[in-house]
Amino acid sequence: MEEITSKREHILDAGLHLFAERGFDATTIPMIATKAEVGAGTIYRYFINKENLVNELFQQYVERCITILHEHYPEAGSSPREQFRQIFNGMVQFTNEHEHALYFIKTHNHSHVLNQTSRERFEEMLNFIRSFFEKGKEQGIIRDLPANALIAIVLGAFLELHKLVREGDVDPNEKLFEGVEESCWDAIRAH
Amino acid sequence: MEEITSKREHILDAGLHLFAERGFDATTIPMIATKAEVGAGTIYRYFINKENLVNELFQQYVERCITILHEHYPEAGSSPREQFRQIFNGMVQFTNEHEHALYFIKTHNHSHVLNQTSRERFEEMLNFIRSFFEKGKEQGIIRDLPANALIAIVLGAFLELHKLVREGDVDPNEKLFEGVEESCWDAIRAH
Amino acid sequence: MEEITSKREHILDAGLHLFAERGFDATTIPMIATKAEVGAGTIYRYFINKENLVNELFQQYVERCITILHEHYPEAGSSPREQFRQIFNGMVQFTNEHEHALYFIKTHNHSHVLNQTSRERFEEMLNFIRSFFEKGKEQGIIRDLPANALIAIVLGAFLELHKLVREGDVDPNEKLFEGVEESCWDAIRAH
Amino acid sequence: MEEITSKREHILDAGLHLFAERGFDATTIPMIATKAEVGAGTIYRYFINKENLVNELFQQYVERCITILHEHYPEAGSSPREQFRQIFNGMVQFTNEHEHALYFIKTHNHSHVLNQTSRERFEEMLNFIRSFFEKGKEQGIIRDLPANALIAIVLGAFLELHKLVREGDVDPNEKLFEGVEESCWDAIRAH
DNA sequence: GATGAATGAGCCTTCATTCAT
DNA sequence: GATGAATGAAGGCTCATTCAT
Repeated sequence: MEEITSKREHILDAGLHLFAERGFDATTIPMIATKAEVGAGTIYRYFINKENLVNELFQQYVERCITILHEHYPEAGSSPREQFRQIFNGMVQFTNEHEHALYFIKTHNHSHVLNQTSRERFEEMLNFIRSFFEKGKEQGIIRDLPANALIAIVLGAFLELHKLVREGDVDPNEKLFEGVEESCWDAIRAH
Repeated sequence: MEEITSKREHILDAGLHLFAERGFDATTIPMIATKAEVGAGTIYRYFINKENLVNELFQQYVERCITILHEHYPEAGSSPREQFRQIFNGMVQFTNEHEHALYFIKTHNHSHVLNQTSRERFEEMLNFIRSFFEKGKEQGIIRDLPANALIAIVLGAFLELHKLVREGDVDPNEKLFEGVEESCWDAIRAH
Repeated sequence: MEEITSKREHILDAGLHLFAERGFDATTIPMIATKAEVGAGTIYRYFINKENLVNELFQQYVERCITILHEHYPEAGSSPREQFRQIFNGMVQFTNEHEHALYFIKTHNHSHVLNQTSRERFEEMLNFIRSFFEKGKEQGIIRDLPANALIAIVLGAFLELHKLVREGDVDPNEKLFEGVEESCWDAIRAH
Repeated sequence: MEEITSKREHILDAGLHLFAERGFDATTIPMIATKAEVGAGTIYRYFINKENLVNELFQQYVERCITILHEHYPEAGSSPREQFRQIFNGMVQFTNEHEHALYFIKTHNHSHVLNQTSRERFEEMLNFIRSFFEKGKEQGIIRDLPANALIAIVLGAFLELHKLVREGDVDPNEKLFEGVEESCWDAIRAH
């Protein structure tokens, strides 16, 4: 999906895959170097250290996620149901473009290696999503529950689904995504 | 919640907390020893090695979780709605008794350190939960979605909620749990 | 062969076997305790530490070896050939009584754990043997070579032979010992 | 004697000295690193682990010893007496070139760390030496004793002699080596 | 006196990081 | 700029030694 040109991007891409698959602590610099097809020392020309690399990666993809969400942010006029579908489709699109990104973000968002900035960026993203829920709650359209719990339901369901797809346990057809989207909507909408 | 008596249990308890908070690879034996208030060498009187410790822990809590689920398994006569409530309450009780257990299980169930037995025990637990969903799906009461995705929704929501409680961001009152339980039910029930 | 009564002797005996078979560094205190059928802590009631144990052992058996050599020391009147036979038989008897003793002494006499006293005792024993060779050299009966080299020949041959016997590679009959004794004598006698 | 160029050879050389002087178990990786003037981690760029290092070393020197013995293997025509002198001189040359090698081989040939290949290489070397003795025994030139005992006499005497030389207790002149060689010959030849 | 559970120093080994080429 | 050989700090683990029972 991604067009990779510079060594820096090769390294980031290799890091994303490995961190997502193995986690930060089980991923070694030589592993990243091998996958990125660069020397281990080269990584240190682009990143201060391993922590810096994972934080760059985290912030970069949180940023991109925010961008996509902005692009998919529903117009004021549309129905709440339609608005939610837009946001959900944003996540689908994001994951199509960056296969491991969302899973990486989810599995690392409480990691001990994330610095202040990364935590803030992530909070920013959450706030953005929360704002949608909060507005919906005010209008009585969204269920009156903590926004974080609502987000957990949606993200959890989505990522678990995607994991099944990656592992080949499930066929990623249109109907499936629609079903999950509907399920999530029913979970969060007021009844 | 837990009554801790022997050193072995101190070590298991310290391991549970640290593995849940930091993950297996970021948790060191000295960390566990310090938290358990024992010497580092003492850990090796009770466990062959670090891997053995994490597997013991994993199997022990999966076992306990299965036990609780069995105890809360709904009687045949009750309504599906009531049955789900029972299971959900089982999770609430389990988490009240073992604060980090479910989160630990969730974050380690794909870990590279789990041995065959651990994987089998976990699969057993999943099968138990799945059987409930599958039966419901057959009866047209539960939504027609992959069981794993349904489990993800329920577990994801529940664990996220519990995290908010642990971090003090939310008041763990009756109404909250009821709300989340209802949300999960709406997410999985057929409409 | 040995009559073992006290725990102290059990420990010494276990140590002798294990040090001879595995060497000092590859022998652990728990191993010795198990073989001696005592608790690990009990060893420290009789010996200050592991080094002390091995030195006690070394000195004890060097002492016994000296005693046996004294007992077998040839009378002045006998022929040099007969005198050598006496000494050789002393070694045979010593090894029959303490299977691992001589091998233990040989493999540990340059060990880094031996203290000054042990080294002195060993030197004493060597001097005793040397004195025999020196006297013989003066009389022109023994070959004019460094006494240590002569000792090496005799001890080396004898221990190697004993090892073959222990490992069952060779039948320990009268003829064999006589043959080796004769070989050694030819190696050291003047021609 | 040896010209040392690469780090790998520095490590091997340091290992040879220390293993010969202290034995495998009493030699630590930091000791080897210090003596080789490299970082401890560097050793692991050249050898999988400590066991691998000692086996490499063992096989390498057994190999070289076999080579030297081959070079010194007596021509068919020469007298048995002359043949033995050749072989003995081979050992002298080998030890001049690699001071600790033969002693290292002798003290480690029953070590628990040697792998199958090392044992086989050593057996190969023994067979080569044995074949000389066996042939001599068939011809009635060599004494009718187990070949291993004959080897023990010759190797034992030779190594003990060399130790005296190393420790400066004896002057390594021509006459000494000739005397020991003659002694060994008398020990093994039929009378 | 005897025990063995507990300890922590020190070992082997890995891996993030540096630096000469 | 790029590399990978070299390093040493730090982790997992063992085992000599202590000490409460």
